[in-house]
Amino acid sequence: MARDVEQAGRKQAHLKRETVVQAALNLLNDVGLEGLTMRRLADHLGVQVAALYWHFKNKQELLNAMADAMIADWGRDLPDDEDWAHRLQAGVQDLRRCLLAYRDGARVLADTYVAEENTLRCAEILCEILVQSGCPPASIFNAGWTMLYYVIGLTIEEQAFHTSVDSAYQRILAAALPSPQYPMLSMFQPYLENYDFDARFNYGLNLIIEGLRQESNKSMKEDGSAEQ
Amino acid sequence: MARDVEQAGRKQAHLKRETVVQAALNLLNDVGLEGLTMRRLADHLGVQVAALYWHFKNKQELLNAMADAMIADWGRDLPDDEDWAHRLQAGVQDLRRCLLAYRDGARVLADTYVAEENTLRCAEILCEILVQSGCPPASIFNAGWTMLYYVIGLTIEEQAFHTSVDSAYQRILAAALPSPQYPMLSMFQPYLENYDFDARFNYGLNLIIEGLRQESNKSMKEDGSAEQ
DNA sequence: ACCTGAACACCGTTCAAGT
DNA sequence: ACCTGAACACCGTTCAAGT
Repeated sequence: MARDVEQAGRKQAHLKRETVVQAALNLLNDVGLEGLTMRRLADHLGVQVAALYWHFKNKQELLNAMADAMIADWGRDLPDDEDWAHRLQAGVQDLRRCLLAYRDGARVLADTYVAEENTLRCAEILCEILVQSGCPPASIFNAGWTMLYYVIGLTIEEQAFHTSVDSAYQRILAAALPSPQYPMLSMFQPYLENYDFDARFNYGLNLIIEGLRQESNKSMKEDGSAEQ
Repeated sequence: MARDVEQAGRKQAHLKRETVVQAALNLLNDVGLEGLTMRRLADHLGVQVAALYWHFKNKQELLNAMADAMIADWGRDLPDDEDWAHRLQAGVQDLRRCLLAYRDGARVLADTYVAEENTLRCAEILCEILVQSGCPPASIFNAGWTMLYYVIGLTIEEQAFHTSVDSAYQRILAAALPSPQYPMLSMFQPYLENYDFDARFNYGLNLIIEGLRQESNKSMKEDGSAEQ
């Protein structure tokens, strides 16, 4: 147990915000968001619950810090490419990687409204990439939000799916189909039961990027004709 | 108070699943997902907490039923259009309407894996629409999921934004910008502070649909050449 | 069949008091 | 400055017992 080592012979653990956040993320992987309680976290740190409230105003503030820490290593290996669409794709894929690195990571990010270091850096770089599409600023921001919402939405479901113990979804689905009431769902049932989230994610991401590329092409053409 | 009326002179309230679910949805609008507790719900129904556990195995099962009930009136006014893209757009917009009808509605749906009546009907109709795009079945399902994830992701953030009391996001954002560390965010700050979620939603939805339309056109062309 | 009463094992948060 | 001890006002869930 970490706690034995931590407080051996000491009266105060001398917590740092950073170590608390890291311990919380580790605990998250063990017990999930539902099991992540202030008491359990304090236990793991060899400290009383109330001690956490000296470092964090409340649980939400801790969750905010966790969300920002989760994307600390975002964008390490972005390709140094000339094609903005390719860089964008890699960036959004890497965001999903960050969320998948921790159990319920997507829900932590979704339940959170952070504007701290890593989040801002991530937003800055995504803007940089999107600017190169040549689309107007309003579109750049809307497109950025679209990517973010899509990643969060998909990854929440993906992580909920993986941790659902009894997989009630599959049980009920199997009971309901095939049925004459749902001809489409019955006809395509094998596709409904395809749970390859990587493929699912990449398909949708590509859809969004292709939509954006179209607008980009239009914008470029208008710029070109304006210059002539 | 409803509870006074409900149990006046009676020993048993004779709850139905449906009335519990509806009371839960009403309570959700009053107190939000965080404030929605079994005890409070029991109170509103003029009943002891334990009574709820005769009708629902646990809180999650209640939430599942709430999620399905939330989209009970989905698709009422779908246009009887010949253009699949237009119907698709209307359908996804209507899904957002359903989620926005209840406080934290999107989070309720996201925390849930439902395959019950309304959900299946909704999926069936969306498939019907998507089939008319002429895309292959795998694409149809992936595209359907993409829409769903996008709506959920966006609406979670939208509803979190509206109910965030202190709006920490805007506070921290204002403190961080403008800054030479974030040239893009600083340059486009007005766009960052645009919180028109309707416009944001419709832009991204259109992006996805345009991407899908491209694949549809390709599929149609291949079909045409195959017939010749 | 449907609900009550009472308990169990937890929560987040606060705050005086210690060092 | 940083943490302990103890309390407050809650949770979800279970289960014997009532009707």
